[in-house]
Amino acid sequence: MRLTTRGKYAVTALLDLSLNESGNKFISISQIALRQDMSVSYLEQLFRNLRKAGIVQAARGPGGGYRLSRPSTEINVSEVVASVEDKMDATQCGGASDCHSGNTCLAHDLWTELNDQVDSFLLNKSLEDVIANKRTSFARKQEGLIARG
Amino acid sequence: MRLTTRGKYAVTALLDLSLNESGNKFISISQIALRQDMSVSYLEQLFRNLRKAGIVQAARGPGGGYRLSRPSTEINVSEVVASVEDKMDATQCGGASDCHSGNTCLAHDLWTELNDQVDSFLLNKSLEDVIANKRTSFARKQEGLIARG
DNA sequence: TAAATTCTTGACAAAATTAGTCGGGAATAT
DNA sequence: ATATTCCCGACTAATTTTGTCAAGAATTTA
Repeated sequence: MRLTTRGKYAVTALLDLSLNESGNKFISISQIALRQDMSVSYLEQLFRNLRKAGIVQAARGPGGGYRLSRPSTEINVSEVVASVEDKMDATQCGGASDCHSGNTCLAHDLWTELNDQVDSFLLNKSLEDVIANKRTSFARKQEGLIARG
Repeated sequence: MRLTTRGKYAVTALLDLSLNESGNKFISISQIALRQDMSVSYLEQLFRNLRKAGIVQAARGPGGGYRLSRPSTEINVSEVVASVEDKMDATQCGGASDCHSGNTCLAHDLWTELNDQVDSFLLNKSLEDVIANKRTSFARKQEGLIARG
């Protein structure tokens, strides 16, 4: 399984971008870094990948920065993670089925199946889904407070 | 997500144990190491954890070794992985919800949900399930060969 | 009892991976 | 021009993971 802070940071950064977008404005890395408490240079590295994957668009110069190249409903978490991590794979052999001295190891199919599970889960989650979820869970909290208070 | 070769080795080793059990005999680590092409000392380390978790039983001395302490239908992959890995967690904060300078980060719920997905998948897989799956996929291969040959 | 086998344990070392930095460069707006 | 911001490659530091080692304890067999 390949899901490190790299992938997580990328998702969080894009959620930030998504939440703070207005019109077609670009948002600079330094703003995101500040809001999400991340390192600028590290974010730069991640956004390089995100741009190459066609997930964000960049503009240089003052007023420049990044913006989503598609609506947040049309960007799924799987592609975001994939763009910054080398591979998303639970098998040892990277799917090559030669994990056990040339043969598939006993557990190979299990890890393959797990890969599929995780990937289809993330594939079906758009950035907007995550945001919407956040909103309702926040709303529930508020309700709770009102009901209690 | 915490699923490294440690967890994978543990599962493979137990599958080996399961496949090669006969009666109540114990199987030594050196046999498993040989068959699965793993390091003896590393396996020892893993079996320590497996024993503490109550998944296997050990016997010392000649003829000693390890055996499953329950039928392979009643051992699930999740507990095996959990016993040798520190945690199985996709969130950054380890579920503490303080990932973003004291607050839950934007993507927190997403990773929590992913954790649940993965865990319930592995929880519902017994060692026997994995073996059975392996057997049928082997049978399918054989059929294919016969049909073609 | 002696010897061989096998697990038990903790500490340590090596390797690999991941996280994060740095310096300099190129484009663009004002 | 100058300030801003992305762009890029290489590098370092930190962490994690993998694997080793040495000494010990229990058990069987001769």
